Amino acid sequence: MRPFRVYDSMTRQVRRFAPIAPPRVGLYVCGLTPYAPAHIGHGRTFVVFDVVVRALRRWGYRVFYVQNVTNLDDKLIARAAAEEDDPLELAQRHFAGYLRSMDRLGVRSVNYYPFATDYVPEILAQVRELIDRKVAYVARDGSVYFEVAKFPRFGALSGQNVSALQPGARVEVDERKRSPEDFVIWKAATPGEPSWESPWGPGRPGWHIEDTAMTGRLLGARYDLHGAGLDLIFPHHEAEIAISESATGEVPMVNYWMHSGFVTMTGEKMSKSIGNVASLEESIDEYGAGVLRFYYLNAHYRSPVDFEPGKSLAEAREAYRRLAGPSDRIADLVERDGPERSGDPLPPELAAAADELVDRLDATLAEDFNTREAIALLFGWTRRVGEAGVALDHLNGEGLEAIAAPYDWGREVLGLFERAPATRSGAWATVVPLLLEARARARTRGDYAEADRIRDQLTAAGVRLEDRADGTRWEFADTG
RNA sequence: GCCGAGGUGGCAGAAUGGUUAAUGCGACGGACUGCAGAUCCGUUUCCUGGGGGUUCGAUUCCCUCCCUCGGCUCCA
Repeated sequence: MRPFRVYDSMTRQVRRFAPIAPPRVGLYVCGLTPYAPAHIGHGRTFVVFDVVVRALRRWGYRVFYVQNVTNLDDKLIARAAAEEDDPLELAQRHFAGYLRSMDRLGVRSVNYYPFATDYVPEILAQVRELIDRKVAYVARDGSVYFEVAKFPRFGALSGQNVSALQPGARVEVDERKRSPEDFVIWKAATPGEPSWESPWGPGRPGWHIEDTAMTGRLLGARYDLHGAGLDLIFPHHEAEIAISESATGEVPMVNYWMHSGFVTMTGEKMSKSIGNVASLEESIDEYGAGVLRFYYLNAHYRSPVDFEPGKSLAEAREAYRRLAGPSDRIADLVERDGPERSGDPLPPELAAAADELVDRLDATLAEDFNTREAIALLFGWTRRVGEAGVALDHLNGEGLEAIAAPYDWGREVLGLFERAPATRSGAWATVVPLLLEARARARTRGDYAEADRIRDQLTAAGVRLEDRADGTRWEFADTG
């Protein structure tokens, strides 16, 4: 196992990571409430933790990655009511869309996506435990609240001092609570909404306790790493800590807290409730998964990132195209000639440099997952490959493999440099080469009007041509 | 008000108590091309919010102020 360091939000410092039971690592990331399509802010968080898991697995840790699905809550119910749909089915549908986006993005590291509604027994057991321990109370309508005053450490993660909070700053004061900062762990049922029987009457789980019930069951009372977007620190993660540590007596609930930064939309937080969201699915459609991942990983995961429609991803596309150039060409050559192709060997100093670079890439990521620095190193490699004047076309299979090593690392850990499977598939794969042949003949006989007509038509159809010494390459303009 | 995250070139965005502050985009020049695009090479001295302090030396550490964003019970 390679040692690494990670910024822990609780202690606010970069700490050496030590798992509870190496090589196993328990990771829990707060997933989403699938009441609407995912936006690119969600994409950032889940790509970030995907890279964390990819890296850890490469380094020899055995990660069990759980990401929950809040498939029942107020917003889901409200949205379902507006659309005259069943909330659980609505959640199921949006979750399927989310999974599709994640798959396209190359996020396949999650081991298990538990649904909140599948953990009602665990939730009820925790509610019971908290009542027994007198840190939760039953309100007159049958709702159960956690009494924050009984948990003095509340606020430690966010630095909030509970007494300094402004009750009702944004949400109306609820008179069922003993104190405004108390939060609901079991909600009394409203007629017409999904509900479960409980000793306190029919109801449904509160948001915060879903996570602790799941982690208690799946990862234990204490586990290694908890991740999520920065916006969940308060109150959600504070509440998780309060519930879990009160119910189990095990402290701390989690050893390391990782929070990824926001994506703002031209300066303002991107949020479903504000409505200033850029669709994840549409962004992938327009720019390709590689460009999205590059965009996310091109900044440190804790830095805020500002998204400007039409600009941010366009710039990322230009940069990523350059970065991936040699990787694409190598893949083309291997695809055409096979891995055993004959040719010149790679100069030994370049082969050694490739190995050395892979070490540096691992070391860079092991320092709080500095993906931007890793990308800078990869750019250095792309430049070096160009500078050395290495004619990739003339290298033998072994040489190509050696020179590709840093890009292979990028594919394994960052999820970049995946070739879009659509690029050479389907009818296009037959038709485009035919047109290219016709264009080549036209060029040979000097009929440039015809050659340009073909190129223009293909461009209009979304196919980008690249005339090279060894022929004309083509790709879809919108795939990364 | 309280808490948190930020402020680095035209733009995006890293890093470090110390030679010319990475890398990319853009721009400019060149190579290649029938042309264009793409690609490749080169150039891009003047950039660390303001003010103090510590230090031989601060972008980095400390204090203070200003600004932006977020949280203060919906949020990735």
